[in-house]
Amino acid sequence: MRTSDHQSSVTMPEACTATPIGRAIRLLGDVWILLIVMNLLQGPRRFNALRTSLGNISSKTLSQRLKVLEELGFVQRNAFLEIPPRVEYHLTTQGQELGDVIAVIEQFGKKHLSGSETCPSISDDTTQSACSE
Amino acid sequence: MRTSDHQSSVTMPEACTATPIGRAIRLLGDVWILLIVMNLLQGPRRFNALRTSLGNISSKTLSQRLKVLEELGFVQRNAFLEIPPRVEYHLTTQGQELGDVIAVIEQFGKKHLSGSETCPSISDDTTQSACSE
DNA sequence: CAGGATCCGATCGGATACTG
DNA sequence: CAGTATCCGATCGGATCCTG
Repeated sequence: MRTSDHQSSVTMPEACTATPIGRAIRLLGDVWILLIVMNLLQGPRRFNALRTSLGNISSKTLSQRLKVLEELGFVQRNAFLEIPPRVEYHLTTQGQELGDVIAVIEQFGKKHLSGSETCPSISDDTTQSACSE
Repeated sequence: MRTSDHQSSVTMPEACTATPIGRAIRLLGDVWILLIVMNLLQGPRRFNALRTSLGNISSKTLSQRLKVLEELGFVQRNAFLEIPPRVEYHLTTQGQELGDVIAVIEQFGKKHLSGSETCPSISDDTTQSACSE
């Protein structure tokens, strides 16, 4: 079931890409976005809860991604006016559909990345700590 | 059709994550990987052909990703011993399955990222040229 | 043509401090 | 608690040069 009509302008990693496909890639080609969405798929989450789940991601990074997801309408921010303040984030109906993407990625991972195969870490240069351990 | 069994250890963007899900996210949470795979889905491609398709990506970046994809067994490298040298890359049977992921991403993009909605570019700080135009 | 090696600017993302 | 602002080191990725 290939979409098979995507050959025109795939290019351009930088810039808004203008094309929806490109935008999708720019959005989903980000580890943080994927991880955040994956967490939100399990239900509403508070800011610090997310932060913890994501392995103490810096608040800067987290709020940055949440803002993006919110602006795109995939995440809804709910602030309860109380002391101490409480803010919950949850996927909108649109956002829920990101579940399909995550699901496919998960399936793929379990199917093809379970073995103790090599584990390249995307990064290059020569700086990178142990991968095995 | 949710996998619905992914709550244990989502965390950790850095490090090999050890878990297949994490590895999948680390691999697919990369714009270049996605773009390269997308191109290869259309058939075998030569190094410079890919380079051109990807908007003149630097050879460093391209070969780095291709190496990763090759090590993981998703891409097959075929070098023809001739002058000038010719090298073709194509997805392996395993790699073909990345098509599902790309397909879902494409679908998602067309469905939810077509409008002239805001176009956050993931990046933060204050440095970023025009997005509108 | 295919790619490895380097240099280096641009960006990312964590740590810290501060506010409502 | 939920962020924002800032400083700054770590990494990324492009440009360039070089080899087979």
